[in-house]
Amino acid sequence: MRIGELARRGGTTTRALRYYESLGLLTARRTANGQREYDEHDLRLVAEIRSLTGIGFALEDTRPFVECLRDGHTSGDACPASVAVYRRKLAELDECIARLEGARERVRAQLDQAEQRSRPCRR
Amino acid sequence: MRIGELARRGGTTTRALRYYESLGLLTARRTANGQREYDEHDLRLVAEIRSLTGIGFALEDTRPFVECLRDGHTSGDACPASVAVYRRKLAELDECIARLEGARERVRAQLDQAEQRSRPCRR
DNA sequence: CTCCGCCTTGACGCCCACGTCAAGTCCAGT
DNA sequence: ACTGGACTTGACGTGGGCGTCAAGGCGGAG
Repeated sequence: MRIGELARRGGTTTRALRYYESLGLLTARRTANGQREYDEHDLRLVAEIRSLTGIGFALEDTRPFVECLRDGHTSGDACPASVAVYRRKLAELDECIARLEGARERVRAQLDQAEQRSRPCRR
Repeated sequence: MRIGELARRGGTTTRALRYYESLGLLTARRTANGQREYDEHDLRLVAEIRSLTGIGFALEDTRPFVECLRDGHTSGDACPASVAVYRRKLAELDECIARLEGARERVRAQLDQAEQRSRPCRR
């Protein structure tokens, strides 16, 4: 399978796939005329990458998962490095959510205050 | 007061202040030799901008507040446009938080699953 | 005079995950 | 032979909020 088909089947674009390759996340054999040649295993890698970035992972964060799959594991998160990324991401998400909730509260307080000032008659 | 002092007192940098000016958020009189000259009212504007961006507002979102202050209101959120931004931001925050919580749940589920696979003996 | 610190404008760099364009190669179909 | 589609590499653009450097001006202290 060539890059176009992999992109379609992986739900992404050829540009993204070449970018992943430039990061070393994906590698490709070449045909005689220089075109990239992929197989089902590569599709699995792409699926893993897309799945993780879909959750909000940075591309670099998908690296352990990809390497884990390349090491022959059937699941990208079968390796400790991947699990560590899960934990780190979880902590990041918790912190980010807390920050946003704090911001939300501040905005709400400001909004309430502003509305009270603009409509003092309603008590 | 010149730009350096305004930056110090406003808790930011001269670069940022010039940037705000390039966006039209801040304006400055000039002294005879071309230097920017500010007063306490400008400091108030900077404080408003920093306060809002500190919560997570984009600079463009602070514009109504700044204009509101420039219109003579004692509070940047005394104008309907500012309140509208509050509402919009609140909705954005809610959506963002919901997204992150969804992501968090997915990561947690993945993590739990991965841990269960790696330590099946603990049941 | 020199030096220091503050100021000026202009312009490029950064981060990230690609989009988009350019210019060319290669192959299959008609 | 020609056309269309898929492929190649290279390089610049995007967005946001500035950081950082370049190259120079201006005023006061010593």
